[in-house]
Amino acid sequence: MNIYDVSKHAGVSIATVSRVLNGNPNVSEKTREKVLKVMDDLGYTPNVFARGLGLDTMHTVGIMCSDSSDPYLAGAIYYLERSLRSHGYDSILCCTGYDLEVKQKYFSLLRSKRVDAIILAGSKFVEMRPRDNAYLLEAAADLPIMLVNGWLEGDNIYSTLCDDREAVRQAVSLLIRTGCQNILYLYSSHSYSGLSKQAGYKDALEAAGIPLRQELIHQCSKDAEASRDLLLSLADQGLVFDAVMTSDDSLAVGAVKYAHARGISIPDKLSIIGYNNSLLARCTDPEITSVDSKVEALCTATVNTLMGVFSGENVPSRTTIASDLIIRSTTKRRFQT
Amino acid sequence: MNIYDVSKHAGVSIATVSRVLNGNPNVSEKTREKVLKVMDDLGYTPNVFARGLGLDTMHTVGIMCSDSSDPYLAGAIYYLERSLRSHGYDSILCCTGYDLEVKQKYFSLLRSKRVDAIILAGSKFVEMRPRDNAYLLEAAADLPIMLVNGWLEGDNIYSTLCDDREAVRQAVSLLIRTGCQNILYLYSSHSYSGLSKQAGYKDALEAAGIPLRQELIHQCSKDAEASRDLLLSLADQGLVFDAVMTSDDSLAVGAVKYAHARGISIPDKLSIIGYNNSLLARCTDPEITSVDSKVEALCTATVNTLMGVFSGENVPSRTTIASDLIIRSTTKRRFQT
DNA sequence: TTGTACGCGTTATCAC
DNA sequence: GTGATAACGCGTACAA
Repeated sequence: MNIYDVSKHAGVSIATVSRVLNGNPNVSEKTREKVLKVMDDLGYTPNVFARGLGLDTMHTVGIMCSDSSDPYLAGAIYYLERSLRSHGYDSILCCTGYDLEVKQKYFSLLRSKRVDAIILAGSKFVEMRPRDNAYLLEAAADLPIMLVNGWLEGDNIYSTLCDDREAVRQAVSLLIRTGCQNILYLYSSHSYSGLSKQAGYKDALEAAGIPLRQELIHQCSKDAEASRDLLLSLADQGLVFDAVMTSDDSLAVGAVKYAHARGISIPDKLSIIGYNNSLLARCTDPEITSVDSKVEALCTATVNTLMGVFSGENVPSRTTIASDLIIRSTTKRRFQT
Repeated sequence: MNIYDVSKHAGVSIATVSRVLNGNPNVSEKTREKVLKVMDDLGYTPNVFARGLGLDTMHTVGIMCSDSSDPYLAGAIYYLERSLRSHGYDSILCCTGYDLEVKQKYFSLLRSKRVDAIILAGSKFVEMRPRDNAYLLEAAADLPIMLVNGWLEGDNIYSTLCDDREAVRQAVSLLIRTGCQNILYLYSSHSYSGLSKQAGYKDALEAAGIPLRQELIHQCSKDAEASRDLLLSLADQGLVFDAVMTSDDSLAVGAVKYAHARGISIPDKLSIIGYNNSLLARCTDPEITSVDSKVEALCTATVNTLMGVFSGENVPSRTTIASDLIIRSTTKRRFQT
């Protein structure tokens, strides 16, 4: 069942069939209808491989992410796929894990599949050492590289990010305004996004004239239990804190667990703010105040930019999206003490 | 940069290049090395479109799911993709939502992309009315259809499921053994999986000689708040219950919230069991006893079966995987009252 | 062991 | 408005 069969049955040439197929206006209404009827009767579907061979594209983009079961990334993938499909593009998913070599291997695998673009979802694809990103710069000569919540400068590389720095600055400012003085900062990653958040924490302290204390800043693996245990041990060591700002909801969940374990009342004695406004933030009692990092907006903006690139428009290489602070019950009402 | 360029530079024919490319043993070691060197120098990558055209496959399978951001499905997609990739297959993701027409539309879209198989992840793809599944039966004539935690009988259709019925039976038996008498059952869906779970609930009651009471069985949308509110209103109506068995962790989270809202102590006055053993089960205080439905095993078994189908082996059309009950703190220790 | 020639199903470029 | 025909790049009988 191919274009030749259709052309024979319709008594026209394959060129005409192709024209009908692609909406070329240079076909008389009469022939168009005739051809369409035959296609329908025969249940003809054009062969995408042949089309891909001719056009050198199958309207497919690669989506890479470190772990698609992470709630944040799962959301991102959902919105990316949906948005791409609405523009007629398929998504090839590729979960890479966190190892650089593996990431590079899968990246070139994806390139060899001749996808039209590669979207890197999450902030884990930009390495600290510039030479470790060289492969991205090189690849960008052939196809657009889109970063979702990551940032890398280069030709044909486009970044869409949440303004994490400002988001954390606002969140920490709220903590300060509501009377917190010793604000612990828990983070899990040194990615661009991770560093931005930490900068926001410092911004807020500085604006309030509160001295920065390194002993209040701690790294912790992205896991509620790890976070709870870390807080328990910090408290045991005599560290005093009346608020915890975290770089991820899972860490905030751990903070809630810590407070419960020690019988500390939230938010009176301990305020907590999470990040990403995921499902997790609404699972605990009390529910967690969290930064909505606007995944959906981030993803649709990424896809829109990509479509702009495809159609040769002059699109910005960097797009920033503002966050929202969703106030729930782990923070005090404003100006309270 | 194609096979001709390589053949010219290496001074051999394209056939030889192709043989080298595909590991055909009928090439002298000398020529093989020569060709490999040229490929490397030129940075040659075979064109997958051309290859796909000739072989009528691009080693790609379609994964359909209703919502890839649902924690359970996100996990399934992660494991499916990983397993498929380990076998050299790419995954095209397609999130369909819950509307039958949309599912059908995307299904045929995926077929027109000539994927080698379609995996339906989650129990939402088998409809109640047989004629609504006709499109799957038809399609199975052309390509294998794999159901992950769904069941449909038909040629070239393969189902891999968790033994949900037995899982819930065991869970409810535990509740009974630990002294619970009035066990509420909360579920969200009437899918095959949903019905199996409910049957397990009935099995356990029957085995213990406890009469089944319809007023203890309630449907609720898969959302913690909805579940909490439902329980609050049931309690207000005077319904008495000392345990809640749920078909999903999110509903169990709602039950915990209900208990907190009413000051009911867990598990003394209220036992709770969730399903899927997701992240959510470990976010609450106390952490939730939950059925581990073995997503990873389910997914790798699905992919293994699929590989068997591809290689013409005689594989079972239905594979069942046993669950585990992960006991945490929302259930009493055994034989306690 | 190696090379030639053709098929795969489109799209695009001509000429009419 | 329509039709022939040449790409597109690979796999593979078949011939040598």
